[in-house]
Amino acid sequence: MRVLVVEDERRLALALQHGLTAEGFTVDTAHDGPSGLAKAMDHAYDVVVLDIMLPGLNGYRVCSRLRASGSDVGILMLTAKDGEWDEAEALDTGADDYLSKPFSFVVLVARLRALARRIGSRAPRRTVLGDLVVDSAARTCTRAGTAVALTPREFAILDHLARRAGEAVSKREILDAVWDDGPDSDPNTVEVHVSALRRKIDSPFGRAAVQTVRGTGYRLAADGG
Amino acid sequence: MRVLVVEDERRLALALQHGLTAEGFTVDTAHDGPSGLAKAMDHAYDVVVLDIMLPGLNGYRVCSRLRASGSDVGILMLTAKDGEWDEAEALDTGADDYLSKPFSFVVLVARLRALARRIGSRAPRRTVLGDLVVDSAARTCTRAGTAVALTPREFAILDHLARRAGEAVSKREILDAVWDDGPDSDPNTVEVHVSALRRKIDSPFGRAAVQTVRGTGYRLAADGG
DNA sequence: GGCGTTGCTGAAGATCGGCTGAAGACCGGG
DNA sequence: CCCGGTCTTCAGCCGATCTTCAGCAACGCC
Repeated sequence: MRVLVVEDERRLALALQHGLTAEGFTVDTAHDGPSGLAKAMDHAYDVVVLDIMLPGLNGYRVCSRLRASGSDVGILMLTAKDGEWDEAEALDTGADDYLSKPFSFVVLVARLRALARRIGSRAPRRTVLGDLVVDSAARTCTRAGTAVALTPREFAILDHLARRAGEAVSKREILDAVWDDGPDSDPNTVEVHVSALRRKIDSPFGRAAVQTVRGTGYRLAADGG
Repeated sequence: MRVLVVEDERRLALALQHGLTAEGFTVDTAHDGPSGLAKAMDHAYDVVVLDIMLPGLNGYRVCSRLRASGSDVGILMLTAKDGEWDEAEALDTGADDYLSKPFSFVVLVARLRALARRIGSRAPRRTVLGDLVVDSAARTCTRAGTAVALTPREFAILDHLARRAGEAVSKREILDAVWDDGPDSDPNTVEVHVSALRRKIDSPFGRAAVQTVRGTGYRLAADGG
């Protein structure tokens, strides 16, 4: 699980990074508001641990900006017990949970896992695009109610495109997501599979579901074609 | 009522087993986190009594993994009063109730009964998929009203698939849920048992109940095939 | 229109993943 | 101890799937 710790006290940030890594988390750190916000928006974290007192941009504002940008990452706020900062306010700005300083490390880990579980269960498992439905959990795809048989690679590509429906996705990103090869894999492989995929899911009427974005990659039409 | 006691102190575990058996419960025990988790997933218990301090995998983690796997078994956590382990955390990770050590045996029994009552009214013990019925509590399976005799392994696999009916389930997950081997167990074992299972439950008409999801694992058809 | 670049696609061979029958180990009951 | 049922391992088979390659098509720029 990927965690971002935004904490300006370097010693605490480092301690958290080590401790959480030992617990099996993948941990990144940031030491001020703006860089924390930037990292949170750049990378797909599962949870952000967010201190409130931060240089540049305080935790409340980082939190509300993240939410304003449409992120639904889990946010756990660290509040100083005595300060003027209020736990209720943390939840108001869009945090999922809070913890008062000083806190026990064990409690933090438990809360993180609880949060991750809640987050995980709210991730959408089906993507509906017009009459095209991609069900990630069942690993099935239907067009106008009819099941479409896809090979593992085809489904993996479609699934990845569906998670970013309407966005252009590069072939390199698809290669990284679907294959675990090194960086010297052949984009033509993607082309071949996309070609097969199209034959199966493109409706004979309508436009193409998988659109070519020349020079970049592909985009799954937000309305399914 | 079926109870699993996960407790590393053998003397306490044994005492609980005897005492609860005398009270009319059916009791199983496990002495560490991983085997406790495996047993809890393998068998259809009504309640799991879960110590927090456990070798291998602590109680919080057993609890959250159980919940993550979709189990809705009743969970009663045993917390040490003085430690940094917190009752609130127990509830956060998905436990239904907790009891601080040391506790009175009478109180434990009372809590167990109360919990069992609450759980009983919410836990689906039967999964109905078309004319295929899987009864987790009775550990029986019927096809179109006719009982189907299954071996323990076959039933455990079917039960696990039924709990996630319609979803693709990986062989690894099945191995983890049904066997308590390490991570180097052989997926072919699953294949062999699934093959046997199919011979018994696939209706000669209709589609396959247990569908192969190539590259992933299996899926139990939501309509039973 | 010409040209270089980028993407598409059919074919072929290699590879992979899954199924199954058989053999022997294992286990619990009699 | 023997027996029947169950489980695991193994190896062969088969079809599905993947990759590679080469030629062709489409595009955008000049």
